[in-house]
Amino acid sequence: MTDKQRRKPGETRDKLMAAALALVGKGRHFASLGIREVTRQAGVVPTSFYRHFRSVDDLGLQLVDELGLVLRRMMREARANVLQADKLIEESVGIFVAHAQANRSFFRFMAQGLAGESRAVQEEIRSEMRFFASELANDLRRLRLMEHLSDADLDLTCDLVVRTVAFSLTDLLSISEDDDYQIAQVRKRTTRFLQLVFVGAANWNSGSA
Amino acid sequence: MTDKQRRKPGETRDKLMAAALALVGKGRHFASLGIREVTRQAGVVPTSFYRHFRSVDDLGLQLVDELGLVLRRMMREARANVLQADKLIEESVGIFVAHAQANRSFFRFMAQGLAGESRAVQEEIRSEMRFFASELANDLRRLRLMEHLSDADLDLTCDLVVRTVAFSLTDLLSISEDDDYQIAQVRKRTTRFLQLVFVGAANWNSGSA
DNA sequence: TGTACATCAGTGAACGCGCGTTCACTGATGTAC
DNA sequence: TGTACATCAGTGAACGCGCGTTCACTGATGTAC
Repeated sequence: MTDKQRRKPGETRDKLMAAALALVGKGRHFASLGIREVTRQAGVVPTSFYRHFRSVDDLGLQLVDELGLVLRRMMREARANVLQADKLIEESVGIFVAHAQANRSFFRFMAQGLAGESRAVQEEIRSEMRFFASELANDLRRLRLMEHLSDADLDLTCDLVVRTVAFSLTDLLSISEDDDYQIAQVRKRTTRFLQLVFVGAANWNSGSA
Repeated sequence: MTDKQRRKPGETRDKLMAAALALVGKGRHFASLGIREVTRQAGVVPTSFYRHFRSVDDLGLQLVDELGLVLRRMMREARANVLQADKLIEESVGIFVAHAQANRSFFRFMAQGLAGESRAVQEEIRSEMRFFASELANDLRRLRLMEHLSDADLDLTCDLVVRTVAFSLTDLLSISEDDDYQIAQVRKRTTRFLQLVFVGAANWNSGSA
């Protein structure tokens, strides 16, 4: 109650972050955004920017944190909805694609950041991906799948799965937002990639050097 | 003879492209480069830029063409040097890593372009990757490997291989240029990724729906 | 509950600077006869 | 072979503009007593 009565704190900060994201969503590259450009898009005076961020890079760093939340929400939904093990891959890919569509700007920002200018953003995104892979490994262990794999080999597999999905993201972002046919194609192809990886994992011999 | 006596044509053009690449190599993002910045790095007056390019994006597009040549050279070397089928993966990865190290700026430019601002550059890079995958499929057919796979499934496998290698590129670019230990780690991990994919392909049943 | 002060987010004017782009000019090279 | 002209790459000055950043100011909110 008490702090809800204040004029929403961080309102402008959110507007600025949303504005940067919107510009990225429109096809701009984050590395080329300027302070005046972002504040203009946010409908705020340029000086306001400095009340919240030291630079555009700083804003980017804070965007990555929010990106983490989006990814975690996605993971939670995947865990809640994927019930039958035999449809695990297909349904997970479906959920991923749906989230990528619903948060297109965010994911575009992520794709840009992976090869971006800011070392810090890059590291943060990689760390998110590692986290994702390790959670996936936990889930597979819990579901008693791939039990013949050593921990290291399970990690390897999950890492490859996450990378493959991440790469599909660039496919998804390169096609039109509402081209349902192409989107379905990406979904199918990604599913088959993952099936290929899991067939490999199922036939992998963790014993040999 | 005749045209070698002229003052080297395209000298400044090359200097400009090399300058842009050098800036990318230093960690800058291509999307944030300006005309004056590139000409300054090239040691040329800003107006010269317009004699060769319409804009920085245009220069980028012409860089991609050169990137294609680098990739083809790499492919040729791989084909010439990978003799024993059982070391095929390991040696190919080794050659890739060596080329990535030797042309770091180029590959960084490629990694950036994949999620970059210019749709044209993006498409060109994807097209290079497709070409690479199809050449790989040809080679595997020629070596009589994976003969149980349908054409479509072989394509799928090769596509996944190329993507996996491309993603390793971002690993490689994120570590120090002369950190030999880390480079070896990336090489090993990439090799294992590909082994996993090929074990999957070897056990893949092209007959089932 | 009321008053005095501190903190904070947002404003608008102003700065100097580097940017992209244009222009007219120069001198070297290629082409026609 | 020589001459006249066209083409082309590179130059330096100049332009107007938008940029990042600073500053002093305002008014709202939080805190102390």
